[in-house]
Order: sequence, then C-alpha cells, then structure tokens
Amino acid sequence: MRVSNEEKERSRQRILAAAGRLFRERGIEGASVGDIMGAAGMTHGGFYRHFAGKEDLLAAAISEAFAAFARPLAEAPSGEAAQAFRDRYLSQAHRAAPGEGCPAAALGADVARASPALRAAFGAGVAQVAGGLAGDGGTEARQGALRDLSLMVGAMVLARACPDDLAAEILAACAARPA
Amino acid sequence: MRVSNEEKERSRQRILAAAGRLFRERGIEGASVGDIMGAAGMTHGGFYRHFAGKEDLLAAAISEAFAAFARPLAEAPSGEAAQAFRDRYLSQAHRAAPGEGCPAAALGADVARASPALRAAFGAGVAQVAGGLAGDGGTEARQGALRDLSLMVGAMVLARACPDDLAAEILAACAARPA
DNA sequence: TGTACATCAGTGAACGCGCGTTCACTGATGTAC
DNA sequence: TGTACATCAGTGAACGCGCGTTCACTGATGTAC
Repeated sequence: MRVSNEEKERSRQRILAAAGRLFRERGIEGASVGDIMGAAGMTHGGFYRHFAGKEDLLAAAISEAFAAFARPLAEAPSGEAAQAFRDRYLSQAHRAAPGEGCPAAALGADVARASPALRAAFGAGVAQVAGGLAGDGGTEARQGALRDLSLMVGAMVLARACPDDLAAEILAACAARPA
Repeated sequence: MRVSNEEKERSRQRILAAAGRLFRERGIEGASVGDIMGAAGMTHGGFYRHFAGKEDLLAAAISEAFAAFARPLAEAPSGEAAQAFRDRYLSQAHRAAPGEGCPAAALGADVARASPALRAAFGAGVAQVAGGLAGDGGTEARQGALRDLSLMVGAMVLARACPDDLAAEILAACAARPA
C-alpha cells in the first residue's frame, strides 16, 4: 500500500541511519540489504524505491555519516572543539561503538577496494573532518590536521583489531602526545 | 594422485603466499578459498588437506605476513632500519601494492570484526612491528613506536581510500614530521 | 633391498546457504478534472 | 470542494550466482615386512 510523501522521506532517513550504523559495525559486505531494511523496520523489496542499489546507498550513508561525525567540530570554537574531538576519538567508548564512530576508521579499508565514486565521497568526508580540525588556519594547520586524523584513524583501527590490553596501550600512547 | 611430503610442504607455502597477497589485496571476504587455491596453482578441493578452514588459513597468513613485513626491522641496525621502514611505509609504492604491504593497514578493519583467536594473531603481529621500531629502548620507546605505527597505518588506510591528490597530501603531511 | 599394501594430496562434482536484485501484486495516496 | 483514476511505497516470493565445505575417486607415495 502506498504511503504519503512525508512517510516515504521518513523511511529513507531510517534506511540511511540503519545503513550508517550497520555498515560501520559489520563492514560493507557484512551488512546486507535485507539486514539494513530490517533494521529500518521494513522488508527488503521496497529498498529499490529509495536507492538504485547497494553502492548508491553506501555512498549516501558515507556522506551522511561523515557529516554527522564532523558536526561537533563546526559547532564550537575551534581549539576547544578540536581537543574534545581528539579525546573522544581516542577513547574506549569509541573503540566499543564503531556504529556511531568515525566512518574512516570503520570503512576506510573497504572503501580502498571500492569504486572511484565511493572514494570521492569518502575523500570529501575526510576533507570535511580535517577542515574542522584545522579551523581557519593555513596550509600548515591543514597538514597538522591530516597528521592528527591519520594518527587517530590508525590508533582506532589497531585498537579494534588487537586484544584489549594492547588496545589500551595503543590508545594511551596516542592520547599522550596530541601530535 | 598423492604427492611427496616435500611437494605437500611446497603446496602449503604456495597457498600461504597466495592467501597473504589476496587477503591484503581484496579483504577477507573478497578473497575466496577458490581464488586463493587457483592463485596457488591448484583446485579448491585439496584445500582441506592443508587447513581446517578459511579462518585457520587466515590466522596463518596473518602471522606469516606480519613476520615478513617486520623482517627488515630485525635485520639491520635499529635507527637506520626504522627510518627506512617509515620512508617505505609512507610511499606511493606502498599505497599501490597492498598485497605486499602492511597487514595492519590492509586487514585491520576486517580483523576488528573477527574472532578473538584472529585478533590475538593480529595483536602479536602488531607487537612484533612495534618492537622492531622501538629497538631495545624502554617503555617510552615502545610508546613512541605504537604512536608511529598508528600514524603510518592511519595514513595508509586514508590514502588508499581517498582520491589520488588528497592521498598524496596525506602521505606528505605524515612523512613531514616523523612524530 | 624388494614387495605388497595402506595412506592420502589433489581433482572435480555436489551440497546448502545467503546474497543483490527483480517482479507481480496491494491498496492508500496524489492529482487532473 | 468532490470524484475518478493513475501512481507508487511497501510486501513477499522468486531468480541466478558465488561462497565455504563435503565427498567419492585417482593413483603416486610412504611404510611394514
């Protein structure tokens, strides 16, 4: 049965939110279209009324996830926000909750093997986060932001893949000197 | 037809080498048992004479890949080897050849979602590389090595997932100040 | 050292399963008059 | 504003495909005597 235009838009947002969480939690291949639609409260068949296919959804979910993840950086005074962002990033809470965490740490390796279109969307997200970290500084600030982000992404990738004690050591080592 | 014990061992090594390359190039799910056996010059059926299953092979391939990747760090004087390692790590050549590159950058995100046994093997590999970077320094050297490795892994994950120009910027920014 | 036989590495067909996508169908919504 | 009809969001069955794993089979290798 057809639903109203407003409800359709709400459905689309639910699918996007579920995709953003499940892709980050399980990886691109680990989250099926059926899983995502189920998490959004629907069956799989209606998916193609909203997206052209899984890759189309993935691109939209990545853009949305990066925008949400970078939001705190744009909303507060530059220096404070950046430091709060770093502290949150290198926490055990972030390690334990990839579904709400950094899209780069969760999906970077998958995107590396994906289409140029996806990599463009991913690159735009990375630039967005780096821009937020750099504030309105110049070239050097941007360089520093890219270095900071690399350190954080690497620390989180390693921490999630390592046993708990080594993970704690990695996060502490990277938090110790904020580059 | 049965083959000799020596040839069986050579087959096992070919499977391990092919797995190490294909897992890093395509990810854990992207490299099938059939692909790997084909790359090793055999058909898929014989696989189970060598390994209990795909996960067993993956653990062995990860250990082998980390050992080979860390080898240059153990074979040369500590300071020189570490600097050469960093330069090679943050290069375009490494970005373009994941199959022969750092297992942590290529497989970290996949291993984060895998079994504790796999994460233990991965953690041992990470510790091996960090140990090679730290040389025979103390706690502080190990902290620094974990930070260095995090920076390198993050830079490579981001560089591979981003378009070429942003990737070059990331690698240059991280090479500029070797933490 | 020879011989007879058990072992087993590798082959290729087959299995059950979950995937992304397609499709006929439904009935409430949107729209042209 | 009402009405008649076209649209289309969502359902659930079905598709073709590739996956990891199993299995009967083969014949050269390993081994007990």
